[in-house]
Amino acid sequence: MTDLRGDVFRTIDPERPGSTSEEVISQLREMIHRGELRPGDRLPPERDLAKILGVSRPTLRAGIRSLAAVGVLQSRQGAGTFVVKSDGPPALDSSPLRLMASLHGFTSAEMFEARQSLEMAVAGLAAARATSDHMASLSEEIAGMFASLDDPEQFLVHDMRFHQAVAAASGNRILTSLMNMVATILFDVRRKTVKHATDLKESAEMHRQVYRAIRERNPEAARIAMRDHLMLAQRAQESERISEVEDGLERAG
Amino acid sequence: MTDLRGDVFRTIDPERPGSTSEEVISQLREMIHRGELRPGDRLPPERDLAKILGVSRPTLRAGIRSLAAVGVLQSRQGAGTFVVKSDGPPALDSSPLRLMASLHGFTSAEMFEARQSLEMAVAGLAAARATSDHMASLSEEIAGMFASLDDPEQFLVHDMRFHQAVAAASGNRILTSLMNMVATILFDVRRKTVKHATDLKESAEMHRQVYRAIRERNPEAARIAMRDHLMLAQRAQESERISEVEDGLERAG
DNA sequence: TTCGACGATATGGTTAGAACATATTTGAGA
DNA sequence: TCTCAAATATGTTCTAACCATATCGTCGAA
Repeated sequence: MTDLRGDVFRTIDPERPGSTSEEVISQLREMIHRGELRPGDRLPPERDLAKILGVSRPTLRAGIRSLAAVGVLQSRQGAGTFVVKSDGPPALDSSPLRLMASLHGFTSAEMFEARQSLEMAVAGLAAARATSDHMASLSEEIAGMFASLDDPEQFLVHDMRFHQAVAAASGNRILTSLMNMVATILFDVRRKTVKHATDLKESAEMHRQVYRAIRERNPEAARIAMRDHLMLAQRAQESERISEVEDGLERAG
Repeated sequence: MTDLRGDVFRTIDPERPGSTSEEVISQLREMIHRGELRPGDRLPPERDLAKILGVSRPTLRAGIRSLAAVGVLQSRQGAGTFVVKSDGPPALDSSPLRLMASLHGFTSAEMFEARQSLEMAVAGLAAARATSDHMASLSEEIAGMFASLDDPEQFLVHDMRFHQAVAAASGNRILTSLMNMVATILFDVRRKTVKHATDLKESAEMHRQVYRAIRERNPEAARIAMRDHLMLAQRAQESERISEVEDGLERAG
């Protein structure tokens, strides 16, 4: 959370193409691309930055807001505006996808399928690349699942962490981000349905299949195991609570 | 582009959690989720809508701007603010991913791999589902490639359209959107390198392999063919112009 | 009558200045 | 040295006005 030297900002040329606030966005974006703004950095106060860039404060705020909307900046009243720094893997905001889903009537089946494809891809990569550390994490979550067969809430925690661990083992942060984007949208639904789950043991067993395939460095088997696991999960969810699934897709925001 | 009846908007309760502008965003988002705002709709003028929602115009504008940043709304000076209506498949803005790439130092290899995984998934689905119309489109673009072996620019057009057609044939708009998101980032680089391409014929041939696999309804073959095609493309690009690739990743915004 | 140009109106974009709310820092007092 | 309250820093919202552009209607010319 280091402060910035003031001299990296340049005054905006009012005759550049695009509107003034667009120009503010470009300016900030390019500073990020050039590495002058790094995760955790704090921007100068709005009043100062507006002067430096040569625009009014509302215009500057408009630019900041646009970048905040896509998850790059974060403003905290009284504290300042910061470049987002995530602890875990980089996270893309899923609300744009949610809105697109509503606008274009994406079905939950389509959403499930997208998740399945992404998870299969990630599982395949993980089988090829997982380090022993990754293997250990996976194993740990599997153990956690078997230890919480009678506690659906707890089971779900290990379930999600397992999928995160597989994604981490894949070594591809982009696919991981996209996967999380889709998974997030399906999450609320999942949390609701998990209470009614009757076959946690079978689910844990299928996770173990995925783990074994990864451990044996067999990408194709990992893909298949992941596919089967998610197919079962989808069927369970759909058969139990169609209405809530639809609800989740429509309402979540 | 129908105008909205004014009575679908509700006044905002200032005591709700979150800031006022957050509340505006939620309000608009929920109207989209509920289907009260549909693609192409025009929002009431800012001055009116601000009164209706019971907030000031700058606050309303802040909300609009946030939704515009994620590609859901679009404001046109003098005309109005509209819910985005895309002609083709729904498009997710790729700039958030670009920024994440810069912030977290995603490598171009990682980006390529993500694209490859997505395209393989999509090709596999296309092989299972493509209609005869889809087949025709694919075939047409293949023909276009062979017809423009001596015109790299034109070849690239058919190349991209082929990939779009495969995505369309997959029937999954979410995967298509994600694929395009990644592909868009790699596009500028591709356009630069295509001029130096020496093996357009080989590339066209590989596309044809993908097409044949889809036509024969062989998902696994389609995946393999797509993988080989993209691997070759990546190698060609990397070997020719490493510097420009890096440039593209850093600068594009 | 039809078509084009011009101007009026509608609408988003920008600026200014002030008041407000919350987070952080400072300093006084125990 | 620690704790808590006041002061300061900083983002948030509001009011009011003016600018820039798009749209649409009207008027005039062909």
